[in-house]
Amino acid sequence: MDNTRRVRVRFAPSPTGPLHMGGVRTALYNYLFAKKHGGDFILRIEDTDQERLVPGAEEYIINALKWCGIEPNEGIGFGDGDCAPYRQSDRKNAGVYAQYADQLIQSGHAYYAFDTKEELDEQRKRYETMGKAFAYNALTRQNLKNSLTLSEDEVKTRIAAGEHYVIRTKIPRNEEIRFHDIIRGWVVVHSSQLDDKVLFKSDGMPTYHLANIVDDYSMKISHVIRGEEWLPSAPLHVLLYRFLGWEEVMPQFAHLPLILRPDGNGKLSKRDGDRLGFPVFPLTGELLDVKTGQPEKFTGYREKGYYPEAFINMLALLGWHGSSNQELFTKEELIEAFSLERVSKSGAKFDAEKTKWFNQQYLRKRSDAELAAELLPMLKEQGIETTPAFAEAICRLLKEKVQFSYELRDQCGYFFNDPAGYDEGVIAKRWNEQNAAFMKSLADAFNGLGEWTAATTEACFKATAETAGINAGQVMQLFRVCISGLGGGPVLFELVELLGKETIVRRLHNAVNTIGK
RNA sequence: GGCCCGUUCGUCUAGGGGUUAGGACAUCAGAUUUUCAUUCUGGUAACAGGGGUUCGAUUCCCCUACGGGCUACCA
Repeated sequence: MDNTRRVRVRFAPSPTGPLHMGGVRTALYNYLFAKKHGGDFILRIEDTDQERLVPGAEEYIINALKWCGIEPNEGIGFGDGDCAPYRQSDRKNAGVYAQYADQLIQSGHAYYAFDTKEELDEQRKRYETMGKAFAYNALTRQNLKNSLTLSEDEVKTRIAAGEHYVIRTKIPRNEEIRFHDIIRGWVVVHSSQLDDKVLFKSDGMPTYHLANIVDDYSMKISHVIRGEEWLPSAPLHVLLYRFLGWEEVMPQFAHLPLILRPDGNGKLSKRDGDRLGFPVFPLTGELLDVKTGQPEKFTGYREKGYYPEAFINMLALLGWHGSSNQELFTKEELIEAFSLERVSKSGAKFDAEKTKWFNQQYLRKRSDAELAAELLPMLKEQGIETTPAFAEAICRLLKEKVQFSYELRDQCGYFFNDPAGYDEGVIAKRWNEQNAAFMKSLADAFNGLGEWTAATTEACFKATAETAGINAGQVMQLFRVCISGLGGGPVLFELVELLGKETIVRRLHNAVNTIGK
């Protein structure tokens, strides 16, 4: 293995829909690995399947990566490098793939096949009734319509006549294929288990397998970091590198464990988000569904109020763990700490609760001023105009209580408006004549108070309670309800100080006049 | 079905031939805040099962079970 080679990795999504969080994590690991080793990170679009192409999907992928801060330094949407173009349909039009298919045919590692889709489906059905699975392989290809069974003349005639054909790999009959995976160690597969995969489709497009190998080779990719769903086809890829004579520069493989559904079984899919109530995608959007062809809306982490740093941090820890117990990482720290060897082998069930916790951690790291800058526009949207200083004070009081910045907005109503209602549970439990009288005398006492601070109002509150012969603790929460309407909230007398004497006294009177009437 | 990959608290994971099997989320309890929450402290909770190898296995090997992936002219 050539370890002196420059590290070049790629993220190669297929634009068949919105990029989901599993894809984002694959991109992230590629990015971290590239940065860690001072290498290059490339975005290549694998759009060889023209039928499943979804308009706008490519743009979505680019925007999602940008929001996450996972920026390739080469490739579609991020500026061309020496290996342009980076979209496989463009590369096909530039004629990069056909020559290699020809080379494989010349060297006897591939052949033309004329069997139609219908014919092959029939074969599959026939095998199924016999309780077997059909595979186009060393055993069956002798009985099918291909350049191995047809005469050279007939092959030429058919092609000249414009008959549709595909090019298939000629997998050796009896060979052990072994390759080293950085995460899994040695993986061994016998060639008899492989089928003669199509390399070139009848529409003239290469399949993933050919395009992928050719592009990784010509883009000088040093490490292939991709999802575990590719593990079964890795032996085919190894064979192709060998057939093409590129074994010396074959990239090292690292197959990532899958992200699984939090409940039940299976890998995380599109639908799970709506069903379980968490986003599966980074950004909210609407794209055509590949299967139905109908437009489909989906929600994203961004719109649900998550910070990209939190999202990325969560994703990084889902399947990877550093050598210490550290869980909160800046992007720079992630780059520093990341290594493929520490990626786990088994699939990880996604935990939406922990993701929220990550967001909370990042929210708390923000200054009151930064949070206020987020809160201000949200308030404006609701027709509330206020000063940055007041918004900052709100954030200071509320930030310990929330996980998302929108909760700041949702919970700050009483900073601007008198309560329209009062927490019924607390009222039912605490409101009586004696306490009502207390609130009245408290209003009077507050009214006569000189200096208005958290400390003076608290002292005044306690003194008034004592005079009335009431345990302060008994009326504390009730007082909170009287001035805010809610049973819970920030540190009480800090809130009192911020709201000011006039407001507090007025709300106290309102409460006495409203509650229980 | 076949092939491949995997299996440590409910979840994400650390660890690794001899450990009180560690951390985080969640959960529970106590303290503090004379309120709710925050915060702090503490607790419950795991090596899938069976065989080996070994003085000793959760760690290494094998089998079984379970989970996952792939099995298209999709990626």
